Amino acid sequence: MSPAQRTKRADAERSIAAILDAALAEFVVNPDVSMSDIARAAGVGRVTLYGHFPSREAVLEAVFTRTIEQAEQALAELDLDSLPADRAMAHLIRSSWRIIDQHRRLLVAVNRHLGPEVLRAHHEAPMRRVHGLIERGRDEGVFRTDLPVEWLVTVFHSLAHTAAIEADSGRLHPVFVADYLEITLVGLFKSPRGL
Amino acid sequence: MSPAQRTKRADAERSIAAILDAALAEFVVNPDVSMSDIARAAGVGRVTLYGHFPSREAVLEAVFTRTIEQAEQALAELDLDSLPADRAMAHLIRSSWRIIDQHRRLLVAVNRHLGPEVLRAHHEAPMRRVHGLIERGRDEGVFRTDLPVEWLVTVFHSLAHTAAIEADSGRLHPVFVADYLEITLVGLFKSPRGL
DNA sequence: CTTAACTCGAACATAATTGTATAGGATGCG
DNA sequence: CGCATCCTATACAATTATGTTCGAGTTAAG
Repeated sequence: MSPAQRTKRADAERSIAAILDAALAEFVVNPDVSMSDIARAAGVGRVTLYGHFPSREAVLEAVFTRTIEQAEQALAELDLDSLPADRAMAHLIRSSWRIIDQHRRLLVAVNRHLGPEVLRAHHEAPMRRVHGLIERGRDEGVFRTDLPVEWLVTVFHSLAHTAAIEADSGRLHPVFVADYLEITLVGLFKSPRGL
Repeated sequence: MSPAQRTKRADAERSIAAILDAALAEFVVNPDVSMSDIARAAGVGRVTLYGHFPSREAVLEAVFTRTIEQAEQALAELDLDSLPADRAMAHLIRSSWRIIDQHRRLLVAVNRHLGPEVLRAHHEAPMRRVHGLIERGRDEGVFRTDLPVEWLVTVFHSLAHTAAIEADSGRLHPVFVADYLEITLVGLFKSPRGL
């Protein structure tokens, strides 16, 4: 009675990988791609696609999950612990922004088709990282304590996403935006006039 | 040859008003309502609906335009000019947040169906108000000058929207959120340690 | 080699809208 | 009152995507 955990055939694994790659590319271009489009882009029959994923939502979720995992892995390599909180935060901001910037349209798609709750659920891990760093900064006395950590974490993600969108639309130059984001957030987290 | 500017019959005006009211309510509940749903909610035939608005996009745009106008009117009554910039900003933040908080789902619908560009276009008027106030604060020497005004305006709207969403989801208490928002934004705009 | 897993295209059955057409009835307007 | 405008219900045409089924061909794995 072992579930479907039987190792899939190399054939199938390849198809699935192709589907995820293609789906990512497609979703980034158009958040509303159809299953037909995804199948075609993956070089795979529509029936095969349905064989692996019962719905477009399932595809999107799989793509998103994989992306988050990759992002988490990238952030885990950052070694923030060896830096003071404010310096570490600056690094975390830069890295986070880079990742979000690359996947902004995917975020739109997830938000559209899976809902904000799902998006938030998947963001939990990255949020924890920010959360922990802010708390460390507080303990070290360099970060403000007059606002709840949850709010500050929310602001972090909100502005990071906003920055990505601004850069995407061409209203602000990507390089500068990264600077603005860093200045804004680090300044926001730091204790204002010795609170 | 005077265009369709001929005054509509009172009959038609009433229908249109009913449609806009119903559409607002429907879009707030579900950003993806169909024309049939809107017509039914407005107590009007589907054909009639099409008679006044050629597409759902047209309905949504009309609803949004009307909402923005009402918001603009409310903000215009604020008389910010008689206050110092930082105090005026606090008022503007509170009022803006209240309005956005009431219409957050409408914003989702507009973003979904009309695209971010349209949303931004309609936001131009409110943005100008923020823009002007920030510049006045700079002139008075109470607001920072190390970040571009455009970026600060963007941050204003981004956080106001985020705050509304947080309040909506129940993660943060609406009353507190208003406080957080004000503290965050006013603190952000003010000159940090005398820049 | 043999089998089970995988894949394919094409067809089918839904299902939900969209937008248009028509024809008759109600109503504001002058 | 009489006409133009407006409304309604029903029906229709057309589109678009979904999810499933079938039979037959390929291919990986043991």
